[in-house]
Amino acid sequence: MRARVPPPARPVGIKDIARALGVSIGTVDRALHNKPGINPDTRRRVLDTAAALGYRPNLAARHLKSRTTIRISVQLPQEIALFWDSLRDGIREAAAPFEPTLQLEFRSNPRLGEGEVELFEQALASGVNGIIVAPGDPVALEPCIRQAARNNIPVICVVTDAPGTERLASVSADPFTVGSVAGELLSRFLPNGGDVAFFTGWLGTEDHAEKLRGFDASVNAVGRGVHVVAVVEAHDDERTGYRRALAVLDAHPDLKGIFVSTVNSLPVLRAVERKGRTGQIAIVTTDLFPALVPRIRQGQVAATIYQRPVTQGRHALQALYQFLLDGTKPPTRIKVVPHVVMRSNLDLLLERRSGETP
Amino acid sequence: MRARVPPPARPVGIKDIARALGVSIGTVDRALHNKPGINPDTRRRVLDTAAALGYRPNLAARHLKSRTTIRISVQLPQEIALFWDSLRDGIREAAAPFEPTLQLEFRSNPRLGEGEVELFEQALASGVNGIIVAPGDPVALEPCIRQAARNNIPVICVVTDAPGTERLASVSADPFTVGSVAGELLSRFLPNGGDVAFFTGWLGTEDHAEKLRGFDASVNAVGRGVHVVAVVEAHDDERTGYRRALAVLDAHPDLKGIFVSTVNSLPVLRAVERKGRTGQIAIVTTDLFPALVPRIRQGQVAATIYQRPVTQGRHALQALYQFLLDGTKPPTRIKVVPHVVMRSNLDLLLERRSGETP
DNA sequence: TATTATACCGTGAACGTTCACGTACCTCGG
DNA sequence: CCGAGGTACGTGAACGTTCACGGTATAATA
Repeated sequence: MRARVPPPARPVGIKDIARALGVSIGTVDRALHNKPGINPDTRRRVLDTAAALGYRPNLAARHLKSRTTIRISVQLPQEIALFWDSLRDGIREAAAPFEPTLQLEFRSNPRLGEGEVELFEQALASGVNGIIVAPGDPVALEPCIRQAARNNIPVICVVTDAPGTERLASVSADPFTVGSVAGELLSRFLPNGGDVAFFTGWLGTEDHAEKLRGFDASVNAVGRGVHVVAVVEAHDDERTGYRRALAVLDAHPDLKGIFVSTVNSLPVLRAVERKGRTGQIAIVTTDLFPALVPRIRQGQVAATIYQRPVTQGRHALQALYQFLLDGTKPPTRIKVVPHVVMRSNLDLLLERRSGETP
Repeated sequence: MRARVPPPARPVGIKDIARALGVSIGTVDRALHNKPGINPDTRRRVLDTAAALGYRPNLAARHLKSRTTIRISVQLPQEIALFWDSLRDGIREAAAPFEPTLQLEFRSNPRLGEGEVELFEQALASGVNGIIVAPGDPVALEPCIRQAARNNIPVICVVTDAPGTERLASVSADPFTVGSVAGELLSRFLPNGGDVAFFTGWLGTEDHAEKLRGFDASVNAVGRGVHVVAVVEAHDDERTGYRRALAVLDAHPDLKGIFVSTVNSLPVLRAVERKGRTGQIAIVTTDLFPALVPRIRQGQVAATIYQRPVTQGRHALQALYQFLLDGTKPPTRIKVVPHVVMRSNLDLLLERRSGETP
């Protein structure tokens, strides 16, 4: 029963160091912040005793004094509201402890990729200190991010990424893993093997390819005679998605599994219904929106891979804030472990999410 | 492209309210904190203008002034280190933003249930403001929690619960959902039906029963001819677990699935190996410890239900801190959505977890 | 009316840190 | 030897809030 409990001594402050060395608090401040106007020798001594005494800066006092509020612009689409609002909630939640020191500015564009450049330039012009953005069109956004980098304004991408740009980091459910988990689930759901189809969407090419790679890798790894017989691009257009799904179902009357990695998986689900194949095909989707809930509950959708927007928002804000405070660089790609949502944990997930908002 | 961005006005403080009403900041302070010595009428006016101006207290200043550090005792076992250390990390991580205002005191007992009463009494005697504990023996701990409640010391249970006591809240992966997810996975993995067995452990009776209930509900809901033919108590003794697993395997030569909800699932896995039935039986376990990793990677274990200690720690600390600060009561049962860990997302999970520690 | 009590409110000092400014000392060309 | 310029350090005021104390009315009592 070791009781490893630190001595309840009161925390050492900047003036404890000053007193211990017989210098003034100004000198200690200069030493701790690499400021000019101090003897390198005394700086060393200050840093040494600071370490020896176990000095931890009092964040409260620091934030109080530095009247400069950090402004972070959060630019996300409005649609699909449930998803992006969850993301915003995560950001808000993570920002709460740092209250007026950190100011959030929410800007919204109607849909992913529409008008995001204008929003970005507007935020940049208003002089914010950092930006959180979900790039819909990474190529179009690249010069903006470059401009931000020149102005030393860190940018963090969420959900989607703009790879190859000077963004500080990206937060996302690792697309390879998303595809991989879907593939493994389908393989396990089909122990006797069978044909499966992969429906992808309108997301950036990078993500799409990664998901497919993960899916393929997983299906082949289990190796029980599960074969990917169709890779279909469903785009965001409902009708084309629906038609293509019908075509795939017709072409493969023996289809046993489907992975729909589109945000809007409904057309595919409707096509399966229309053909009367519900229950004969194991279906895995991504994301979680209201229309999907009853389909999971009824078992038409076996599982959905949820990319946890709340958590992504939290991580994005924390990484950005840490960087603005300390200058500590986060890993370039912050990967969120996606959730596997099925009938059995659906209610718990919905309940938790609704409980987070107040 | 609505740019819903609030006016970048500087945050309104207590003295803004005072100036607006022509009173002193002391009066405003009294009004805002329900302190005596103020005219009910002026209090109303202060509260009204505070709301009108959108006053948000500056947490930094508040924490700076109130020299009283909140001390929270965290008492967890040392074994299994990987698990409990993750939990501790989550607590530490969540406490970081509130630095010297909040002081963590870690106390450890060797194993779950051993010496926890002593630790609890010791913490109580040392005058901490709040306690986070994982009760191994809820019955033995009940008088302690009662004593804490009398002293107005809030107690939060993590991982395990002490139901029916006056603890403030419990944080855990909802055991019903854990069992339910395992049941659904096994049912889906066995589309042709078959016999499955349920191995449980030494945990509190409450959790155990809940998991079994969830498992049963799920297996029956899918209803494809999957039957629970054995419910075995494996205890924490390795040998009895091993022997009983062998017995179950012998008694059911046609067994198709196993759910091991013990912390230590190795004896069962070894029994399956010994009987040469690896690959013929779909196995779902709980938790994630080093010895389990290669078995997941090889596919012997199809999935494991991970109760996310880091997240549990974070929630526990946040709930406790909020209560100590505002008095806002958290929900009695804070449920963490468990992770489904399979080969495809194992690496991502391990990587994220190791990356969290620094 | 003078005195005390009570209710209400103002005042100022802290909390730990940061930053602009002030000051002491040293160096060096004139 | 003087003062200009520089380096190294001390000083004090702020940041927004809390809290103990002191002050001023009005009411109650002698």
